[in-house]
Order: sequence, then structure tokens, then C-alpha cells
Amino acid sequence: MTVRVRFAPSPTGYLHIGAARSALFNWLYARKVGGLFLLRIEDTDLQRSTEASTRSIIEGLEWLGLNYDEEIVFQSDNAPKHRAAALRLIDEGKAYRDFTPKEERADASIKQGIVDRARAHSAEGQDNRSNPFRDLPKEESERRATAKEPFAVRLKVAREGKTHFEDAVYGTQERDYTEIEDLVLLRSDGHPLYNLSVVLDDIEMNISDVIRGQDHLTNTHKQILLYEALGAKPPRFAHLPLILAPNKGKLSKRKHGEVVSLTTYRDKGFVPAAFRNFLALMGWSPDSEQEIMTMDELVQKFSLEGISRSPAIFNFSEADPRQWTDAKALWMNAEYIRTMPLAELLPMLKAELRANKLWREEYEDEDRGWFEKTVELIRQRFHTLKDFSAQGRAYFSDDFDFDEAAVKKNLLKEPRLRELLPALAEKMEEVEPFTAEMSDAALRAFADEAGVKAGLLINAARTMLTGQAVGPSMFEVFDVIGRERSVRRLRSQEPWFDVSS
RNA sequence: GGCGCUAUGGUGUAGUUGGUUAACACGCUGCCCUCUCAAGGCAGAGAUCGCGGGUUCGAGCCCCGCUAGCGCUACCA
Repeated sequence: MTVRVRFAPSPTGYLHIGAARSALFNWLYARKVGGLFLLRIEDTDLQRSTEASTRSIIEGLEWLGLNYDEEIVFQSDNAPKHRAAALRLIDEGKAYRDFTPKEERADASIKQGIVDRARAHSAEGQDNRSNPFRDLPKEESERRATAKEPFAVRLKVAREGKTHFEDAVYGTQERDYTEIEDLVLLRSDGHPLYNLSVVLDDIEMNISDVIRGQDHLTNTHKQILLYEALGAKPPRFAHLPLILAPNKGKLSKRKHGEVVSLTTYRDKGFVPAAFRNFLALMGWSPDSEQEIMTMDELVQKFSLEGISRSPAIFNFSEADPRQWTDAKALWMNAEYIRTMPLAELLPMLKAELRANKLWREEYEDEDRGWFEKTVELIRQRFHTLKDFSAQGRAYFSDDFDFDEAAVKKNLLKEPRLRELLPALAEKMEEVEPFTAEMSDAALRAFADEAGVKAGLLINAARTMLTGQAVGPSMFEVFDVIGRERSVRRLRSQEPWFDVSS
């Protein structure tokens, strides 16, 4: 039997990085064993599900390069089938109608309500099988149903026994039936609930391996009971350790904001391969010490055995903008940017520059050589794709800003620069050919003449030409910016006016 | 309250059938390189392996207890 796995997010917000990691692991597993990776949108919660969210999930998967093999399944389309299955279970005596009126509960008090009810039940000697309608005679149950009395449908869990399954990550799992309540399959309004829908859809989609977050580990026992009631063979299960916030709490969009949303990484200039690589290392490690892995290597090395059981903390600091997300993710992105094949980087750069009106068609044509050389030069110290249009702006446009700190440090500290720089421009005009070596020699000669350190002029020139205090070797910058623009920028009075005004 | 899962430096992870100074990556510190910042090279700091007992000649690895965090316990998903 071929392996069929699925990623089954509920479209109630943007794609969470934890969910994205689940998708990745499913995808890697499928590709590794030559199976199929399917996508199912669990949109049964009509109130909270949105189309925008579904789009964001699809876009996110596409961005990560996780293509799915069959048509997307929308769970809501199957609701009638789910309802019918639940009703069938009643007929078979495996489920029953619960006529208890629905209890309305405020979202905030849910946890407390659970605890309170549990305490009350144990005080009264009640257990999970104490529902008064559990053993209601069939005739009466049907009579009340026909009389349009609303009812929920609950699974009739046997009084004695235990479920067990072998989790590929957490090992043998057992749970006594007494710990499992007669779970609701169908709400009194006829709406099928999560556990029912998942099981039915997984059966219908022929899912062989369920790989999902550890938050479902205990749900799995209920689902196994459902598989049994439905007469279906349960799939294999593999639960993934959760990804937590720095305070070891749940990583949520509401509490932690955009760091948890996958689209943030796309929007903030991450290279998909880098983020994917980083994500793969959250809760999984290869048996080698190699951490930078291409998609092919990831597929080749991936195995369920390499998944760890302890939760992973996604490390970031809301207070420090430089650590807005995990430092290792940032490092990995920089690593990819400076080492990946130029051919793969260029399309991303094209999009980034185009979005900032810095792109020129010539970069793919007669100026391609210049463009590649420039990118090669500046990518060495950039961390995100955004850096190319921000710190790197001066390479692609004459309209760039001067970094205030850079102006103070490299220009204003030495008043003589206001005369020296235009004089340097004079010298540069005569450099022929205008190469890094030649401008190097010319600048140093000029520094000697003027009786200043070369470093003073070099740093000043960097700020004049790029607006920045830091950047590549200055003479490479001269080369790439070119004589004409370099000279013009050296003569500019803008930095002085800008800061003093 | 009940049940379950987890617990190795700041973070992500290795630690094979228990065996000398607990490994790798990120981050951090210092030095080298140098026109700046990175990268790179070198050198460091940082872990009584959650705590307490046991078994053993010897335990991060085995056993028991405890604690903490998280998850499930919903007519949410």
C-alpha cells in the first residue's frame, strides 16, 4: 500500500509556523518513501473559517515549495456524509442520542468549567459513562427524535478496556476507556464535530500515516475508538513535539503577533529554502552533523526516528528588533543569501527590487554582468532580501538616504572632509582605468598628499557613495558604482545639509 | 480535579547495548585579518545532564519518588 499523508489545517488565521512545520514533515515523509502528500482544509468551523486564511495557507505551502499531489479537499463539503455516518452509528448501537439541552459557555470560562465539572462529577461518583441517555431504550430515543426534540450524538464508549497504539515518535500509548468520555460526534444542530470529521475524511482519503502536532496525542485514542466503531483500520500515527514561545507557553498569533505567521517570513525577505531548512531543524535532526541542507538532502535524510519528543522553543525577543525572530533562522537566511547559487537568488531579487521600483530590465540584458557582480559584492553581508532594497539602495538608485549615524561618524567628525572629498573627486576623475586597484592607489596617494589617513577618506567615501557606515571593501564599491556616479556622489553636499538642517 | 507527554549550557539538538576531560550548530566574549561591517581563521566563557533517592566498580543513559512546564479532559479545531 502506498503511503498517503495529509496536511489538514483549519483556516482560522494565517498559516502558523508550527502548522507549516507539520506540513513540511508530512511532505518530507511522503517524498522520502515515495508516497503522496495531500491537502485538506478543515473548514467545519464556519464562524471562524475564512477564505483569506485558506489562501494564505495555500500561498504559504507554495512559498515553502510543498506541492500537494491531489485536489484540495474541503472538509465542509463532506459534512452531509459525516452526519449520515453518525446516524448510522446510532442504528448500529455504537452511538446514542443525547437529549440533554445544550449548555452555553463563554469562551473564557471553558478551562475552569472543565475543572469544575470534573470535580463535581467525581464528588457525585459520576464517570464518563454516566450519561442518562446512554441506555435509553431505542424506541423512546426514536420517538423523541421523530418529535423533533433536539439531540446530540455521542459515541458509546465501552465500559471496560483500553485503547492502544504505537506512535512513531512517542512510542506505545495506552489509555483506559474510563479516561475517555462519550464524545460528541454531532452537535444538536446536526453539525459534525472535529474528531468525527477527521476520522471519516482520513478513511475516505485513504490516509496511511497521520503526522500532526502533539496536542492531538490524547485525541488519538478517541479517534481510534471511532475507527473501530466504523470498522476501519487506523492509520499509523506520528506526533510532533510542539513549538513553544520563549516563555514555554503556546506560540499564538494573538499573544506573539506576526512572528508566528509564515507569511511574515516571506514579507520580511526570507529565502524560502532557508526558512524551510530552519523549520526542519525544529524538532528533528539528521543523523549527521550537517545542518545546511537542500530540499533533496532533507528528503534523503528525513526519518520519523530523528524526531525528538521534547517541545522546541522558538527563540525571539519582542523587545529587541534585531532579534524579532529566532537568531538561528536569521543566521541561516544570511547563510543562504551569501552562498546560494546566484541563478536562484536573482529571481527573488528581481521581485524585491521591482517592488521598490529599483528594478531595471537592463539587469537581465546588457547590464546583467554589472548586476551580478554587484549582487555578488553586496550579498556577502546581507541578512534578508529586504536589505538589497534598503541598505543596498544606493547601488541601484541615485535617490538614497544617508544613515544619520554614518554621517556623524564618518563625515561630520572631520570638517576638512568637506574640502577633501571634492578634491578626491577631482583625482578620481583622472583614474584610468577605473578599477578597484587603480582607485585604491589613487586614493592612498591623495591621502598622503593631503596628510590624512587613508581610512578617513575611505570611510567618508563609503558614506558618500552608499549612505552607509558599513559595507563592502570601498574600492570594490567604487568599481561597481562607477566613475561618473562615484565622482558625483563625492561632490554632493547633501549629507551636510541633511543632518545640520 | 483526572489522565497523558516532556525535562542535556541562553536557544536548537547529538549522546550508540551504562565506561576516561558530555559533542555539534546558533548566540555570546576575545584575538587575527582589515578601510568599516560582515564573512573567514584562532582561542574562550557557558551544563553539578529538573530535583531526591536507589541499582552498579561505574548512570545523562536503568529503577522509584517528587517538582515544573505543556497537552487533553468543549455540542472548539
